[in-house]
Amino acid sequence: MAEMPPLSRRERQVMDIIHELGGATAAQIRKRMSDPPTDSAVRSVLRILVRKGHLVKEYDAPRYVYSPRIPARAARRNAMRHVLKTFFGGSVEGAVATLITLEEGPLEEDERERILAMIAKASEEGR
Amino acid sequence: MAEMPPLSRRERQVMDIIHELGGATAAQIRKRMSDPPTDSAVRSVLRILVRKGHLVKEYDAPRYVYSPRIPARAARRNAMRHVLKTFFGGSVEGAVATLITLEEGPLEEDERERILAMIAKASEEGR
DNA sequence: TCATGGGTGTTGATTTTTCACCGTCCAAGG
DNA sequence: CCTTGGACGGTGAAAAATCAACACCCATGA
Repeated sequence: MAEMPPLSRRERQVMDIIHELGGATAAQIRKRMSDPPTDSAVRSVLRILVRKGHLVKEYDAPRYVYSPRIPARAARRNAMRHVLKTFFGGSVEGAVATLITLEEGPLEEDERERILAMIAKASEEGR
Repeated sequence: MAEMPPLSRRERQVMDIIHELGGATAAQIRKRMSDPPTDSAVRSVLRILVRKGHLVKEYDAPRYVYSPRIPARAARRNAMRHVLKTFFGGSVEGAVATLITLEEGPLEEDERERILAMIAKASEEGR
């Protein structure tokens, strides 16, 4: 599991889409792009990502589905770890603060409570 | 403030370092790179980032300091918003769960409490 | 049988990125 | 005065990424 060199622009864009969807076909991916190139261009990027080991191809229906080779859990943790380090100086507190004040998540009452419970629970188990 | 096209590999790497430090000189940046190119190569990237409007140059001591043009708060929020959307389907709960179980932050007792207090407070004000 | 259309890979050209060579400037020391 | 060394930018060449044209395959249906 060597550290891969960072992804190019298109590669990152495609990887993000696939991460968001969990897995996707070339057509799905292209549809989600704001500035979609040709269908074959998308496929080129996909092929490169497979070759580099970032994606796996699976022949689902009458088409291929591309999925991250890294398990979702690990990918999530890596991504979060990265922003935590880069933008929050490693402060979990700061990160949570930003998270809960992100207008897209006005924090429903019950979600707030679930989060509180979760933190309490985690700290118990953590010891 | 038009949406800039996404950054290239090197550009992203440099931006991350600068975000982490808040601001940095060319030498500092180069020192933090795992695969450092020539000094002048680093400067080339910096010049491009300034031209694209991602960085601002300030003539501090006997050298230039490069800083993000976007305020730190906004950058943090954007970054967090992006991972939230890409890796957590927008679930703040899920994101917090990952955050507090990230081994680098074993959650000190007092930090845990500050977070709890913060969430409680936020939900009050939010209403 | 012969289109037609979706899904795919290959290839090579174009564009972008990446990088180091080189020249300039300035300050400190000899 | 001359040299040395650090900080800087311009430039163009090398490398990588980006992309579309093209060809292939296999269905489906006229």
